[in-house]
Amino acid sequence: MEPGPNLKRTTIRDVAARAGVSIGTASKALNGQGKLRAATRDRVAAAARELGFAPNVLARGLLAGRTYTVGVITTDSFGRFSIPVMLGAESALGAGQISVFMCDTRDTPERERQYLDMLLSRRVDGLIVAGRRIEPRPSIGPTLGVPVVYAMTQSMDSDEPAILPDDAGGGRLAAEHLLALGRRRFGHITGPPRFLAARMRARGFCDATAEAGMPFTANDVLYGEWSEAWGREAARLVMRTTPGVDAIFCGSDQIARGVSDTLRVIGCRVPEDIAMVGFDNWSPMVLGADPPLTSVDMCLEDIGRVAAEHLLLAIKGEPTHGPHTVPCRLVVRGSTSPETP
Amino acid sequence: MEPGPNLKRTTIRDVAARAGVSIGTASKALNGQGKLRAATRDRVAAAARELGFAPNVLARGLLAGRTYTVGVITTDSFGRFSIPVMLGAESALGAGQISVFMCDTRDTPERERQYLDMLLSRRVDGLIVAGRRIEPRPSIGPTLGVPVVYAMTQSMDSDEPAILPDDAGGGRLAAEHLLALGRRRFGHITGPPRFLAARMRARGFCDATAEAGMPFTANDVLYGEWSEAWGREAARLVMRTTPGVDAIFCGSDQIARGVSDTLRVIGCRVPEDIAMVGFDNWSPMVLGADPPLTSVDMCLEDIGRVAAEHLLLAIKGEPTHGPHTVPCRLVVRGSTSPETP
DNA sequence: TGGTTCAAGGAATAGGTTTTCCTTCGTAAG
DNA sequence: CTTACGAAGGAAAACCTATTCCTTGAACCA
Repeated sequence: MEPGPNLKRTTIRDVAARAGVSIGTASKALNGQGKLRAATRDRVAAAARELGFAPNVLARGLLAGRTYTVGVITTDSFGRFSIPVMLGAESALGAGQISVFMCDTRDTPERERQYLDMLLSRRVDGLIVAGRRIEPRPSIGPTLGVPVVYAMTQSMDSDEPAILPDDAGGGRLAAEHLLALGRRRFGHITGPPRFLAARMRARGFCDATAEAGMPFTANDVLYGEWSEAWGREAARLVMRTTPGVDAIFCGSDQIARGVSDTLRVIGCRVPEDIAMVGFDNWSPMVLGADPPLTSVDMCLEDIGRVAAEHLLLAIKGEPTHGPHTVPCRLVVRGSTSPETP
Repeated sequence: MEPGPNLKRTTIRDVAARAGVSIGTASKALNGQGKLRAATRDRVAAAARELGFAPNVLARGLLAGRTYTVGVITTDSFGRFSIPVMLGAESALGAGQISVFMCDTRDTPERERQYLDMLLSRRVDGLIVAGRRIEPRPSIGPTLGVPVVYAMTQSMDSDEPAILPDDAGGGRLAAEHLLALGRRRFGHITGPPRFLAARMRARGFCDATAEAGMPFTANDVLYGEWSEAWGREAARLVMRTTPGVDAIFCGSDQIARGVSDTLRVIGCRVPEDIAMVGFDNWSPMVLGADPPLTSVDMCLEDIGRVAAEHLLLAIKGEPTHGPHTVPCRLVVRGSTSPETP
């Protein structure tokens, strides 16, 4: 009953003794290797079961020269973006029996170095670097000796593999949906222009409207903050400067919440008067809105999954190179379609 | 330049060779053990630095009989509650050079078993079980051979250590704050009564008002859902049934957002006419609200930190027993105090 | 019967580090 | 000059598993 590390867990030596065979034979029996009589295999298996034996992954890793672990380093404070990415990565890796060390640098380079050292001394087989912004960041280390994949961010060394959301495609999805609904006069309210993501979404939106012959241009985009407050403010601006506006695309769900707030106060109906599309498809935001918000989903879990797949390839010795985008997905709800709840 | 596991990392043997000493001596020099000349220590240190040597934690752990890792198993899908808990735990453990395997069971018992097996075969030194609901749950395994601490949840075996938020104390904080502001006629809108947390918060709130001689009783509590929609609905109910109400305490920030929505629509001013207090202090919710929402913070990071401390004690061989609560904290914002932004 | 082949399982090694014990050498005391 | 002691560092065991190579014994064929 004594807890703590002084308690010895059962090892393969115990199993071998109980089954009356040598250690090597026990190992072979448990792993299906070598030439053994069926009866012997069964005897070993039974002994292992009775003793609750589970092989020591450390010892196995020491021998194999790899640890079946990878590190995920995020600068997002385990935030809204990195969590789904990590979840996706973890499920893709877990299927391959690989476990994940998750590290949150809180966006300080010093912590990043510290975690990096830790992961290297734990001999991880690979590394995923996740971020909150898709802007290129300094490479985490060009010559670490372990494969690295970037997810939701990219390295300034443009040769390193990076998995990114298709922000422009997301903006395009929003525009095409609104056009299909017959909307013709648009507003686009989004975050600060220094964010590459904001610019890409706007570009995709503008391109799609231009192709449809609509006069919505880059000059019409309202850049501001990623906040509800900015959404509230910008909504008034749009109503004043764009008479007849019948659709607003927002660069984030939070901005959309603010816009929706103002529209209600000034007596605009959603979606009858104005259709709204958000970005992120962040559950508490889109479902809490009234009506629920149509939104572009970046499929962050897919990004994590794809990043994991690229990492597995690199570990196998077939590295990939450069950026790679994952398509977005539009989720239609009440803010563009009255029938949908 | 060849990546992958075939690339050998530098070992202590390389360091020893470069410094011209034996492996054992190198080890002693690096760890400050044994009797060595200062010059020798320096020579080894220099060699280690030049080669970028970091000891293989696996090999060290194999020898020490422990791995300097712990597992955190959560049923919260890396959600709003478990993330801060894990962050707190991780920072308390990281300071002790312990790394964390984070596992998300997505609330399925089968995955839980699977992760448990994985963690045990990785020989973690301990386990933290985190949850989304503070209701007692089945013990993860009474006789695992590793110490376990529950955080934000508890085991049905009431002897196992559990770190819980002081929900009743949180309700009490809200009541005392509103009373100090001179409010006298209350409403309390919260989640489903089957949630222990909802009942505890209500009890704390009622107790504190009773002690102040106010007539707010358990019968006045409005139980419903943890959603904005319920907040919108319940707000109308309160306005109808409680004339002169001047303060509403909500069991979650999301409910508070819904309430706030309705109040604006019917022309009630916050905080002048009605003061509002939420629960969770969930940033995007409380800061996005207009005015920003006063809220009770469960100090989830503290819960994680305390859980980690209890776990470290248990690993050291001094286990603790039974539930242990961590106090909440009230964060005052514009929804109760006009001066605060 | 003698030799060959094959099945079954044992012995030994490697992997990287820490620690215990042992050896060597120089120096001081007798 | 001999003995003893302390300092400095080397050798080897231990941790646990997987794998390679080797031994044993039996069956088979000529």
